Amino acid sequence: MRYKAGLETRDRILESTRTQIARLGLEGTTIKTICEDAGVLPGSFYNLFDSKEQAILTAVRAAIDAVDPDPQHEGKDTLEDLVNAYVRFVEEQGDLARVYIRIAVASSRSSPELRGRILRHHEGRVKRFAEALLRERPELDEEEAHNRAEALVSALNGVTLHRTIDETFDVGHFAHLLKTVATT
Amino acid sequence: MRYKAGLETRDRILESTRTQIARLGLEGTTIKTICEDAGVLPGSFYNLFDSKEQAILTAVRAAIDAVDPDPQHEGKDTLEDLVNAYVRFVEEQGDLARVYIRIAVASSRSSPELRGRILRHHEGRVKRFAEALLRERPELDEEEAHNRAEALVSALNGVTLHRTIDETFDVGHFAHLLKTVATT
DNA sequence: ATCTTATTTGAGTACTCACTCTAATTTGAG
DNA sequence: CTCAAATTAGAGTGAGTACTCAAATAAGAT
Repeated sequence: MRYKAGLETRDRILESTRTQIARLGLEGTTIKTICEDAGVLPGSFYNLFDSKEQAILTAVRAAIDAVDPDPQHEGKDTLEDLVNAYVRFVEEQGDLARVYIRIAVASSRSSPELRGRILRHHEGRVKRFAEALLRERPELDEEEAHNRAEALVSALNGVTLHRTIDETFDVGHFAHLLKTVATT
Repeated sequence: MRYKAGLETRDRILESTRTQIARLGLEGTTIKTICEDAGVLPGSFYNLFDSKEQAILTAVRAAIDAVDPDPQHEGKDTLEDLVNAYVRFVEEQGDLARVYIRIAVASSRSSPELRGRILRHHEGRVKRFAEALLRERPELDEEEAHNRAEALVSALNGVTLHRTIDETFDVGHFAHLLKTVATT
């Protein structure tokens, strides 16, 4: 993988992989369909990736990183901002949100690598929410804030989960309703 | 399936199916492992079920029905009761809870039958929560109560979802924290 | 232009899956 | 006890899976 062609092929494969995971889940994603979608033959796939698992892992890592809130921010956003960002992400990047949920559920069986990554990402998000909450409600002690943030983030994931079953589910509405858990 | 032996075999198969779905997910569950676990050969399996899908559907239907709160109750339980029942279910019947979440996530791809069943069950639960909430807070209008109930149930599912990733996650603690969404 | 190395080709392999079929065995109603 | 029907045994089928490999081609450093 030192020529331009290889890198481009690699990108196409990863994009196809991500799309398929969102649509079909981890197990429904096959080398055949990935290759067809990416316009590549199995030989090329295995020239660039060691295994299906490695490709999926790579694609999912990228997807999870993409979910991460902008790390530029330095403790400036409010809880409202964070909830809005969450809702926007779920509504605009439904595929990625679905990948996230799917991985979370499947991760007990699949690689501990992914499981760890999901957990770390979750923790990061909770921390971010907790900090925003503390700025808004400085009288709370840190543990209480962290607790509430954890409850809120889990609850938001529950809303996203339900959205995967019911497309018409109003994520924004319920997300903001749940926000009150933290602030009251 | 008219002799006793057939019924017993059927029960063993359904129990194995349910266990495997909880452990391995829908796609990870195979005829081979179901049969091994149930002490049965493929011929017997297909004497009793038309297909893998039918067996899974049957097992899951039973599991979801088992999740349903006691239908005897007639509007007597409080929101606290319902949250407690939810928590007890997740903690004592972790396998079933996991089946529920797995089916919910996979259902977009798998049968609409399951999807519908999950949605109906969800609606029933929301209704139950909304009624309890109205008894507690009669000043709320019905729509508002239903909204809050829906938010709470989704949030609780989010907690359960997280529990499938992190076994140490304290479902009870966060469930009760989230209860405040509805009551305040 | 040359020539090493990356990339692509695409048929092929070994394996697992859901599912079938025939023959043997067991069940229990009459 | 009899015997038709239910149940079980277990090898086998065809489709689909992840993955391989030797040969052809394309890329780009020199």
